[in-house]
Amino acid sequence: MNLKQLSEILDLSQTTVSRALNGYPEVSEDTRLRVQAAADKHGYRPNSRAKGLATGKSMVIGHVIPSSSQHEMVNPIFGDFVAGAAKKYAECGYDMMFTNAEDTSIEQAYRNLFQRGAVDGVVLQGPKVNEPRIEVLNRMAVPFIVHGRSTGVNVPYDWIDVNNKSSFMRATRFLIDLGHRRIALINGLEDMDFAQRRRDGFLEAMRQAELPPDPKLMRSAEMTEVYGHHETRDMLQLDNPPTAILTSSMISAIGVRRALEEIGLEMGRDVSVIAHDDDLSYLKNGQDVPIFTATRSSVRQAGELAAEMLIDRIKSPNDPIKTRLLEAELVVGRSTGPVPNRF
Amino acid sequence: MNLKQLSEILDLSQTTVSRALNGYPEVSEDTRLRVQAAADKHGYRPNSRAKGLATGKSMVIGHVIPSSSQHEMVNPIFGDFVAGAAKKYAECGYDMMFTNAEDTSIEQAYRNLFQRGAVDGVVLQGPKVNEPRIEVLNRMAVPFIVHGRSTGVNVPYDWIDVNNKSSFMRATRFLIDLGHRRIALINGLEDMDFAQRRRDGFLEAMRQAELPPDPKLMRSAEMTEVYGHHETRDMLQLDNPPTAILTSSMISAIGVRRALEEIGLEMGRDVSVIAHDDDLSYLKNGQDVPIFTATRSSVRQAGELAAEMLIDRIKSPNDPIKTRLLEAELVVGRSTGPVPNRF
DNA sequence: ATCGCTAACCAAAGCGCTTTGAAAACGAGT
DNA sequence: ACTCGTTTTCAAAGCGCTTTGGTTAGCGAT
Repeated sequence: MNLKQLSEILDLSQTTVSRALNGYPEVSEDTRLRVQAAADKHGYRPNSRAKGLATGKSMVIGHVIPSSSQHEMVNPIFGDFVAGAAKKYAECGYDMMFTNAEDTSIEQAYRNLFQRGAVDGVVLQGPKVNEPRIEVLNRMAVPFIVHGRSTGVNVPYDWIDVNNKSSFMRATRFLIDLGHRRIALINGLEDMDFAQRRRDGFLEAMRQAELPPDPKLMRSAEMTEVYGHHETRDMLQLDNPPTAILTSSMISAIGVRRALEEIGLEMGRDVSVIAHDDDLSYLKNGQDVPIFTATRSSVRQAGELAAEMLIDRIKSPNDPIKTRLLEAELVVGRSTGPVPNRF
Repeated sequence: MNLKQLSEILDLSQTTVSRALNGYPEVSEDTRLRVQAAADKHGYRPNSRAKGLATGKSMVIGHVIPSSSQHEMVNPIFGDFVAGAAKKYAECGYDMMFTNAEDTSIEQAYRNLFQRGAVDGVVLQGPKVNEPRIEVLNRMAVPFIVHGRSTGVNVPYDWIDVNNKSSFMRATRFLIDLGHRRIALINGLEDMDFAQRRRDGFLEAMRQAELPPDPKLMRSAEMTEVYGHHETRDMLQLDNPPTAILTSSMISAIGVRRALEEIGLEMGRDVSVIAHDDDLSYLKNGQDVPIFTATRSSVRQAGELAAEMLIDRIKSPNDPIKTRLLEAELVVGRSTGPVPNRF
């Protein structure tokens, strides 16, 4: 069922039917109702490609997922972020398109997406330090939003981010206040911007407390459970092991916990642990009292807000740049406590 | 840059340029090269909406994510499945579209997707028992593939699934062979087809060993970490607690482990645990020796295969129905052992 | 009766591509 | 020189929608 057929059934012109359906004023209320009823009855839905061709808008927003052949990691926060964004998209009549691109050709992928007219805007996820994609999108003058920021990129761009630095500063200070001096940081890959900011926050708090950071206690890799486990075991074998561990994700915190228990140490008593908690739907941090003391910020909500900001940008391309910095909350759970006496 | 402009630059007709670019034979090799070069030089990419309109194909495959307002869970396997599928889509020139729909209106969402001409096929994820969506798609006579199967649905359809029943049978038998008699099943929501099959496998193995299943030891809910923890604590407080636990996901297995350790029980010695492992990229089950004994089947691979099968279906709508049953492997890790003597 | 104005509707162009059916261009065969 | 079969190119129609620039009908004011 297409417009032509529908208009023939109604004995009206395509123009009138189209206008009736899209709520233009120059249609009598009678005919509008009649058209609406017929459209419902026949289950008419305008072909989105034709509509897109005619209007120049695709009503689609693109996400590029960089799935390189080397490290096959899918970011676990992906699902929740997308779910948040998708909700907002649906409300505003947008669809969501994913493209897979090799790590090396992500810029190509964005360019492709726009030049083909496949999307009206894109979300840039997981920006690195000096993220080249931002400048590319900026030059292309297309609507986009960055989930995160990129140190070293000086062009203006819309972004939404968690205040990684301040939350890791607070977490570190919290540990210092509990008497900890040997504090370890199990961080994400440090070419990722968020990881660098977290490290900065950690280092800043240490500096303020006049504690020299120990390079041996600072680790950085992709945040899997196994990684958290491995680094923890490794650090606890040092002559001077950490009494507290700060970790960049709940997933690796679980590995940290496993390592502690294997060695026979109790989390919260022998070793304190603070994790960053993205508030993933399938990985809630305990029920009443959180298992982990954590810096918490819902990535799902971030997705929703990002979507909203992007849609605003698409609607008003010339509005001033918008940015949004979310503060993570520090929730205190059972994984932290004062430094044990023997130290 | 569009076809018209490009053809004017080349002083050729749109027809010829289009044909040159799409590899039709009736174009001389000279002009083909000339056209190709110009297209590259000007970064010409055919507008996909126009192309879609003209060809009647959208080169897009749709996924509907049911994000109901009630239970906000995003399936954690979502990311890996999608990554697998996306890879295959990209290879074959397809894009991937997501639509968010309320639990109540998923059928509407599929119908909408096709009638708008937005997609050439869809993937149906997470089928329930008696899944109504399958019959809907069947009636619509559109290409689709089901990740999983649906007991009670008798129309033919393409599917790819893990042999849930046999893998849970094997796992249960493995525990029985180790001497376990009190075996608990921490399952997913049992209106989900996969969960029902897993329970069937479990019950079948129990029946074959002439062990009466204890309803108190069979739990069912959404597979979060907290859920695994909660049910384990609960069951271990029974007069006659289980000596082994079978769980439907690694995430809840982590909760099981946490509960055991809180109580002071050692996994593999005091209580055996087997988990189903979807082989998620961020949740690898240990490095050399797996942490959990597990029934393992890569959901990412399933995504890739599903995509392939769907694309085949789109290309040959009249081929006979294709189905694919993947066998999970039973990998033995450190979480299982003989039943303790005291029993 | 004429004019002007508004309300309601319409024919046709155009979005950027593919594809059909036809027309040049070019050798080879007579 | 003329025809015939290929090869190569093209003009124009069509995909399903929106939108421009009308036209027509109806009504009160002149």
